[in-house]
Amino acid sequence: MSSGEAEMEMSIRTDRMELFKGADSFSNQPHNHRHFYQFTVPVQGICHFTMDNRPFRLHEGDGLVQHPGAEHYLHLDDASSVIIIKFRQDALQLDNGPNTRPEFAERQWMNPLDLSRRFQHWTTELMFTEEKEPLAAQETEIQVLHYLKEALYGSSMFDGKLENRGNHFVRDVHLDRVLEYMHECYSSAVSIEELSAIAGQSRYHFMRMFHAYTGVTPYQYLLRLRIEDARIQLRNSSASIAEISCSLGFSSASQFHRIFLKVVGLTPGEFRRSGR
DNA sequence: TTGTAATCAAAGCACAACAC
DNA sequence: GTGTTGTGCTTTGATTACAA
Repeated sequence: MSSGEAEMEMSIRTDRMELFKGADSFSNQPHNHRHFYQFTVPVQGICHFTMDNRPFRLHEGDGLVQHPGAEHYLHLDDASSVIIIKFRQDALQLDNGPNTRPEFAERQWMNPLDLSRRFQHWTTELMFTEEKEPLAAQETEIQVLHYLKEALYGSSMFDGKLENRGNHFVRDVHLDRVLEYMHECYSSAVSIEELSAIAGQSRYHFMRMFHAYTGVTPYQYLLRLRIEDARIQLRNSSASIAEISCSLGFSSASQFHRIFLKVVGLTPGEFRRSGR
């Protein structure tokens, strides 16, 4: 782990990436990175970002990609925070070949609540495993890069399908409220009626709007939240698969087994034994 | 924007295989 | 024998295409 700039809340560095979190009135001076891409996402408040003399007013979840060599600097409003992930130029080019420039949009929308939680998990994992368990730290690094790759290349559950008008991504406060509720309650039974009531829309309209907003259906979104939690529990706890499936709100261990196999490609038991 | 109806995936239950 | 993990089959409800 490295210390980073003084104002940063958090700064962790591995071989292929760096994780930062800045908060409140954090600001920095114009600079660039020769060999690193940078992905900047405000997770609270407003981030005023300048890249190659172009000003951006980034709201929560409005991610912006900086290519190597792009001069940039930022400052945050009060009570704002930003997550910055830097990754080596070659880290994500798994499918493009070694000398191919990655093709992804400069603007990417990320779910700020989800990213905050993942960031907390990643940094915790890296802080407590990097020295004692290098393989576990490497696994966390792979998780971050996999998450970035899915998000930037458009196959993630949060793949930036938000309506885009001009240079600004349109937020929907009702659907954001639903997403927040789902992140809080994904381990209990959540019905479409309940979610559509929170959004203040009919169930049919809600399902369409939700799919347009996130790229997946409400139920798929919920299942993926559960599976992500399951991955963590399978890795980090000694609870039985039946206990984990029950704690995540699955109706039975058999149902959990089936869903996990479909999403991850391994059974829960195989996943745990593989040590992934 | 909403509702209907068909389709398909997940839930629920029972049970088999396996390890201890 | 008991607990855990995985599979088969039917039912339920979520999703989607289409129409108004």
